[in-house]
Amino acid sequence: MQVSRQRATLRLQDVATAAGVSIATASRSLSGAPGVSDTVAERVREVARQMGYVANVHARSLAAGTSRSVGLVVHEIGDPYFAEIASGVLRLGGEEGLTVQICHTGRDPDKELEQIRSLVAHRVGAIVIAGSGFVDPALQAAARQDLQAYREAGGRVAVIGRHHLGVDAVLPENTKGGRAIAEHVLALGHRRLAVATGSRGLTTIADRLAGVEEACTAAGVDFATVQVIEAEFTRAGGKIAAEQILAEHPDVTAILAMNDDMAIGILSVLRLQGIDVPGRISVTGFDDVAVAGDLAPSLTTIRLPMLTMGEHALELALKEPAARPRRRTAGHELVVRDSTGPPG
Amino acid sequence: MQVSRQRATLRLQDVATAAGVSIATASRSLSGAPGVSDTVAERVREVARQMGYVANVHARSLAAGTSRSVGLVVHEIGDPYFAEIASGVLRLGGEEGLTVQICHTGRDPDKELEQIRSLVAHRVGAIVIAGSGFVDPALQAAARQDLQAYREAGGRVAVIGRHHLGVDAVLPENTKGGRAIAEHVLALGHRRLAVATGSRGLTTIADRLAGVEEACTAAGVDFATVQVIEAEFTRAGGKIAAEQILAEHPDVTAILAMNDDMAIGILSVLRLQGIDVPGRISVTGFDDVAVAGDLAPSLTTIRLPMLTMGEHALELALKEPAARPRRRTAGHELVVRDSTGPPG
DNA sequence: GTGAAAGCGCTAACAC
DNA sequence: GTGTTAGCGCTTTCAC
Repeated sequence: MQVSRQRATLRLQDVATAAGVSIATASRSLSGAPGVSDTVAERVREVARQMGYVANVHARSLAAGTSRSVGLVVHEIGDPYFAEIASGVLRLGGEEGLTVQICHTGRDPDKELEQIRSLVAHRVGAIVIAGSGFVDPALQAAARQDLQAYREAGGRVAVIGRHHLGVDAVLPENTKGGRAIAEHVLALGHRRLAVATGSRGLTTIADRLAGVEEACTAAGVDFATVQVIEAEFTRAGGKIAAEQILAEHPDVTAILAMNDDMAIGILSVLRLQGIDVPGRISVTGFDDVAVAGDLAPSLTTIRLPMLTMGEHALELALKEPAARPRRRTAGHELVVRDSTGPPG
Repeated sequence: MQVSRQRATLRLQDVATAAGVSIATASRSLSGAPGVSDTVAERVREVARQMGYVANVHARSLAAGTSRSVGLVVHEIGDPYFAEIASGVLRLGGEEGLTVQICHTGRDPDKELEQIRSLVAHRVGAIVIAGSGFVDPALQAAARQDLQAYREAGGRVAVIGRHHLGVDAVLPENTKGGRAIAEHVLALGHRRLAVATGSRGLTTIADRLAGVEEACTAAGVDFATVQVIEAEFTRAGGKIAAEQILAEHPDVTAILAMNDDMAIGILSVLRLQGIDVPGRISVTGFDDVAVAGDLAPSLTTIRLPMLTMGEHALELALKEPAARPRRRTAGHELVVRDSTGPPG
């Protein structure tokens, strides 16, 4: 990037001169600080507006040592799960007059660290990290350390859907949700299950799987007999998993996808192969992305309130830090639709 | 927000002292500027790394008058169309080491202006505006003027899918696409058409409709007989439009939605009412969002390369400005799937 | 090749 | 209530 040099930009001094006041008065007027008569303040604001003055955020941040901006770290903004979380963060942020910097990590721990560093460099007031962390503590360590330093310097952090980072967290009920969806399928009478999942190295997935295992054990189904197929945590991964399940475990009567995206891929493969859902195979998702109810068959899944989770996380991050990390649970809800039924 | 005061943060001076050099040399070393011996530069970088020094972006931007950040303005990040564009911008931005500020407008011209102002205040190097503009020139005027001032001050601007702003643009073939999708439906033999659309006050929609009209006229179908139903440009809007069409114009054999989101809502209503698609009614979308191919029936639509559009727009914005606005056309492609067929 | 020093545009003491 | 002024942390001439 050939970065742009901003020239000929109005400065606060220009406004002050035009309004016939000192730069300090102008500053106070525009920032709404006390100590200026209403008449003067109003006049300054009017002059500034007419001149089209826009304050330089960098100068302001540097002088004040604060900034009205927050960072949001997601794995992939094109993924509806994160897009909806981002929507919540952006909504509340916009309301609060905050600017939001969004970073992509592509589920790469190194990139995540890099993005966090960049946010710290920008002296954002708060950082919200959405998206699963890694089960391997070594991968967490560097990020954890950087965040710690950031917080000691007065920064605030909130995470969505990950623990072990020692900060305020919004926690979707992954384990309970995994349990609920598996219980639903088991209650329908299914006994030969397959699970389509992303990398088990992500805590979100580990938690959801744990819930599934709980339900199986409780129902007297040996979890070892459940076929767990690991693939990308995407629609494409769902397709691959579905093909593998059909080829290697043709007797399966229910496939539990660990997110909706995979479930969509699975449904698409089953449809292509003319396999009736839920007649021959039931399919479930997880998340309840916007489109889940509009698929055919509509998807039985666990609803997580993504938009609200985004808002809550930002809320936590903006609050005065508590003595110990707060945790805010985001409820889950089993949404039974047309993709599940009793085994044929 | 109780903004945070960043304290106890390392400054460049600390690094310089630790490395036994002057602050100037330290600065040059870290920014890779010439005029420092390799040995010294390397040592400074090593010291900085070990201390965990992160430069203050605000101070740097203020001193240098430049910033390695860009702004992206979208209507709604939760909408897959914009999420995919954002993904493209974030991808290329990440590669170039740029930070990306994303703003929501909610399709509100005032909010859009406000967001643009905020980006200008942040002295971002470039602004990418995605999402349709408004047909009413008055609504454009303020934004246009602000952007003009921004560009005169050295800022760069690129837009996606809107004209009339006098800046570099990535233009999806809305009119051609509208024509292509209508031609497809007409070629199948449909004559009683309905169109489900968002506000005609948005240029994107006006363009797509114009394409549909062209195709109708060319095929000898009076566009006045085409039922154009205006609703929200969302899934919910699609549902409302579908219900209205079924109630008021039961003889329609094809519904053309002006984006995929509406089409998804329409399909969902038709399925609920047990209406066969495409047996009794054909349905088309526009955009080809990721999920379009995985719906049942899979959606016939016009593919726009959203991710690429995002990348191209940022590319344009990062280039040296040309004497006159560049336009880069983003191709379209008719994707025929299962939701269209000959009229019953 | 390296250092000293003058700002970048603003805020926040501190005077008046 | 208003103005003066010393920084905020960095880049970048300009001397050496």
